Amino acid sequence: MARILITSAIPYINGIKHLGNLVGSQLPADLFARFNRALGHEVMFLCATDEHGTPAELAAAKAGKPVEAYCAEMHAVQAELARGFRLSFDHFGRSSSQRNHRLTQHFAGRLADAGLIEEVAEKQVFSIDDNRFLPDRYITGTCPNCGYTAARGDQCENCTKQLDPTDLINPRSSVSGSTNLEVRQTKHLYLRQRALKHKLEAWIDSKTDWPILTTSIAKKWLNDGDGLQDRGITRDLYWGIPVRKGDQPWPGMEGKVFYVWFDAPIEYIACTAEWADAHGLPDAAWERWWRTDKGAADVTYYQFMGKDNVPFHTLSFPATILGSGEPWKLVDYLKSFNYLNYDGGQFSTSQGRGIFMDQALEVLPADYWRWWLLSHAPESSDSEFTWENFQASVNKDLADVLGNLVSRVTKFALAKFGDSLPEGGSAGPREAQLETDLAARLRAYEGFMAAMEVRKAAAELRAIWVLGNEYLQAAAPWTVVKTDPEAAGAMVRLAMNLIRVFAITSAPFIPDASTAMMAAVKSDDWSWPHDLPAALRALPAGHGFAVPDNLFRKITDEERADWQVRFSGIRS
RNA sequence: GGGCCUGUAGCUCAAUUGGUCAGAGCAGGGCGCUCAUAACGCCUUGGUUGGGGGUUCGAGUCCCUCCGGGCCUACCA
Repeated sequence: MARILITSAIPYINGIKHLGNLVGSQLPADLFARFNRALGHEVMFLCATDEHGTPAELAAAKAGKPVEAYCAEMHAVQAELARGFRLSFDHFGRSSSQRNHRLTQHFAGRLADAGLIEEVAEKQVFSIDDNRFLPDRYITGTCPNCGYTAARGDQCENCTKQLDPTDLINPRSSVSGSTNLEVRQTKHLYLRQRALKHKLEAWIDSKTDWPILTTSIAKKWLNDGDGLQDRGITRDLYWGIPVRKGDQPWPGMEGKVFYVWFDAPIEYIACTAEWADAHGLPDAAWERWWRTDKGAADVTYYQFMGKDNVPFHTLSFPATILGSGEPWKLVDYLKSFNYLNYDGGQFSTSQGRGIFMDQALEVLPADYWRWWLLSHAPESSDSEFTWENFQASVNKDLADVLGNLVSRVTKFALAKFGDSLPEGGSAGPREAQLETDLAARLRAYEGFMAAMEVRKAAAELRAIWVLGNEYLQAAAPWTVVKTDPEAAGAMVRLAMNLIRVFAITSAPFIPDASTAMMAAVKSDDWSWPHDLPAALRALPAGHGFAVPDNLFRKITDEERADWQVRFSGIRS
């Protein structure tokens, strides 16, 4: 039994995430977690909300709430949606937790002790009317290069020229519109990533089995221009983790907080501590997942994220870990995803374009979305959601291939043999062939799942379902029953066992349907069919069963047309 | 500007280090079946793999170039 640590990139707190966010990290991570649990491995699957930073403060202000209350509310909302999508986190934490405060401060102290922190004096734009420093991109003005009037302080979106906020003509606060700005002197801590460049590079170079997407982004940042740059890890904000050197004050840094990207990945670790606290467990319980000197040497650590998160997970966070000089676990495999687009354009949180997690669940249950999203996961390139494709995939794969199979088997069995499995009959060459074919596909499925080849795994799973229909069609128990009821009975027994095996193997993708299938065959034995011949005999003659409601309903053309309109515009 | 990724049948996607790799699913066409959610099964029509050039006995697979799409470029996260 292996020990597997899985983290999903932690979603930002300022609003409900869209399906593109979901499929890029949390959903595939959940698939992998469920699969490994099903195999009997010891799994720790973690996620959290990423709560600090300017956008959270501004969103709270817009909502007219204190940022602490706003984040608490939004955390609850996101946790509820995670449950709705059946995301099986062992713990869904918060980067604002006291555990993360202490751990983040601890890492900063260790890095300082190691000589990897540098104080840098710099100038930053302060908005007097907003009473706050503004990040470069929160300053708007006219681009000196192209004259675009809505250029941001970090870069002009129109001509793509990189800018300094002081370059802007007629600069104003993006928050209030105020032009009452001034440049103020401030001081920040920088993590000396350059000092760790060679160590990071050697580590990345050793990861030859990572997705190209992952390593190419990491190498770009390592080697582009002047190479890896030092990074500021503090900000002049209210909402964040106060800058401290371990448990000591940090002279000169009063009133400042750590940069959200410094504390967010540390929350992976802190989240595990939160988990232990929630279960009344001692520190040793979470340390055995993270400290190689305290039991984590046999842990394999997998991270899941969208490509925009890759630099922070391949460079910044490892720099924190390596720089601490302490034996914390580094990621062993980093699975990254491209973006999911929506009907010809991008999902857009700001414009409300596309489907958001709450809306999706209002329209259809989680399994429908899980299946489509995972079977179309943007692994090799950006992929696209269209309602036509969604309707076709869901209706064909779920309703016709799988749902109808369960329906035809249970209804036929009930009509001809009553509500328990018939006796008699024996397996012949056709059944032996099915066992062989199914075993081969099952092995392929397991291989794709273990390799996190999400789309290929989905295709293989679908092919497994098809085997059930092919067998039934060839065996034709509805014909055989007229002349040889016992032979037909044996076919029904096998078909019912197939349903159970399909339920178990499909559960990582469609957990609710799997639960319904197991209820239909009245089984609670979820053990993985390592021994397929035995698994196909698990339900014996005389075992009860029930005809379930249809597992999946079909999406009508009218619904599809309605949803196309409903989700095309601005989110109300 | 620079870098990276990507462009394979109408659609969504596969094709170990270049060598039956030109495939699957859906859609389309034909046949069969009737247990089932007008479901299922079988057979089948589609591509000179974005254009052009090159390397090679042999290239979606390597090189050059052009065209199209996307991402990143470090103070949003």
